[in-house]
Amino acid sequence: MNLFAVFSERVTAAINAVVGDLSHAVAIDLSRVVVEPPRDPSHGDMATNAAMVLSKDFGMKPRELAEKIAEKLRQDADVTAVDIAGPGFINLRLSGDVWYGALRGLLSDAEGFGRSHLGAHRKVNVEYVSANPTGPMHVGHCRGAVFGDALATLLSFAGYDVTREYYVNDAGAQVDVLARSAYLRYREALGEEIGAIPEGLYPGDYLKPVGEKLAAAYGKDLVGKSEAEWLPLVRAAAIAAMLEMIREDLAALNIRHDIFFSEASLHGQGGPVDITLADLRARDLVYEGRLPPPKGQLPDDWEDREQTLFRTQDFGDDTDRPLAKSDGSYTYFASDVAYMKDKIGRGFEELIFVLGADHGGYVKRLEAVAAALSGGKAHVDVKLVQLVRLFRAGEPVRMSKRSGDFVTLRDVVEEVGTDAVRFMMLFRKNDAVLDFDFAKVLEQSRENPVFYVQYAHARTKSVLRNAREALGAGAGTDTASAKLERLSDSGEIALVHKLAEYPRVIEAAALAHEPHRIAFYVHELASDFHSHWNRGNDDQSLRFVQADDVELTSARLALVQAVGLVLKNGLSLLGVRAPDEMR
RNA sequence: GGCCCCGUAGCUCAGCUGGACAGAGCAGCAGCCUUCUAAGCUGUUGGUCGCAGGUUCGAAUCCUGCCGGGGUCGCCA
Repeated sequence: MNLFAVFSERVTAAINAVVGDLSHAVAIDLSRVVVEPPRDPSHGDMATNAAMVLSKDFGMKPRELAEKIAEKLRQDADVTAVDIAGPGFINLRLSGDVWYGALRGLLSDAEGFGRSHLGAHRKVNVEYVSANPTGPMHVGHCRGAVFGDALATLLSFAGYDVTREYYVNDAGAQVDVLARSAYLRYREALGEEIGAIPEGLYPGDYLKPVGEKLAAAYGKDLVGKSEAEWLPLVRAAAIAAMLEMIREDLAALNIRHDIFFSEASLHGQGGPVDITLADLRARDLVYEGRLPPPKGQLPDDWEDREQTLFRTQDFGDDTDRPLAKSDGSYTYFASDVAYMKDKIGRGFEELIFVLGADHGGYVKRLEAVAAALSGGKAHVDVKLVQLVRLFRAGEPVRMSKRSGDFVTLRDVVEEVGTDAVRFMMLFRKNDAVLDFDFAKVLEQSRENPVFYVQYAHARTKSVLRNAREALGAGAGTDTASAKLERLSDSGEIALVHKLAEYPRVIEAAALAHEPHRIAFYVHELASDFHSHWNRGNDDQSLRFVQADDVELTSARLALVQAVGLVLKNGLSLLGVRAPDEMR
């Protein structure tokens, strides 16, 4: 249950009641009305901007309108005080029962707390990772992978029907390079001396097992054959092996896609690309023409030439985009168009692409393609994920692709663990550069947010364990009958309020496609809990367990349990574990 | 040169899609403390929200133009 949504409806009802009192009809636009927690808690429990936003519609001054709305709200039994402040804010104070009720609701449905119908089962496709199947994943892929996964989980929690998808680039020139590299390893496996891997091929050792497998499967059968004969066989085997490796890398991060979509499956005579382009031609969206040269520095190999173009410019792109290469084969973009058509055909209204920031130039054309193919029905949101800079105790980690000593995703996960990687990747807005320090994320200190949040959860469990020792095995289990009104300390109340905000955070994060908000929320909740805990050091009466007052203790244990449940709930959306103890 | 992203306290970053005096954590300063679970705790200093206009009752947030940083710029994926 989202308390803010509940009171948003009451505010709407109050506004409508004011409208009903008028002698004349007015048209009002409620879309800008919000009910939110005020920044300063002394202003009240909830605040709405309704009077300021609607003052024009009503033809009244904001404070005058606020007074009329306030009058209606004062009749609500759950509202104990309504006042008008500043330019026309309406501040509400709610009865304790409302908050205790919210807490009780949370406790009775912990797993579902924050779950929302916001998405109304609308179909969303989240495409993420989509790394080329030419080698193991490196850290650069890591952030997009975690981000996409957490976003998908979040949207699904918020009521969307989510498909997690990986686009496999198994059709381009680089998978041929992969095949040639694997072929070399195949000959090596047969005992041939291959020397250094030639420039332009993939040098990594990870292709050796592929070569050995090929040797086992084909013996020497592929040796004398022409490339045209062996390449498709070797390529298929190599791609399969690389995908297997990538799946394992992703599994180490607890990431699983629903669909691995093959680019190659779009090609072939009369395949989806052919069909899509024929359709576009029929709609006059494809033409033969020339493109103006790019401004500024011309590429060395620029030649003015007629080519097959998609009128993406008509749909908001900066220029039209080529569909065929000079040798007549399709561009990557052509596959992309067919792929987009396929997704739209599968009924997705929302298409999310998680891409590296270096793909920023791709945003407009993806939006244009979706607009052209769906008639504006499918909405594209490209989430650009900025790069991750690795540090070891403050020192940047040098990586050089040429020497092949790049840090793999697996290296990182094995060194610091899945939880730390996932949390840190999400503890920053996606479009901000992220510094990742190996030393810091293993630290057991406040400076390490992963530890800080997990520790807060472990502490809630610890309190419950201690309580059972002090008060008997049943302590803290019967939260349903706890007398929550015994919670009266300001720190306790603040925690209750914070907990009640959670569903709102989920919805806002889902709407904005920003899972980092959940990471920040759990960090804040952990912080509030820790600081309330610390108050017990100075003032014994604030400690959760009061042996001489079982009723009070039960109420506090219910609160502690609720904090633990929400921490766990939030962490689970991020794919991070909530350990019961951290010894 | 065109387009995209970023610019908020000394540092690292939030800022709830336009709200109330701009927040947090480090660091700094001043005290306290040795623990119901182990990150010590509490208080406090500190900002012309890159600059200049504009829209609005109201702007860090939206628009325009500059400045600075990064990315990207027919046939690579």
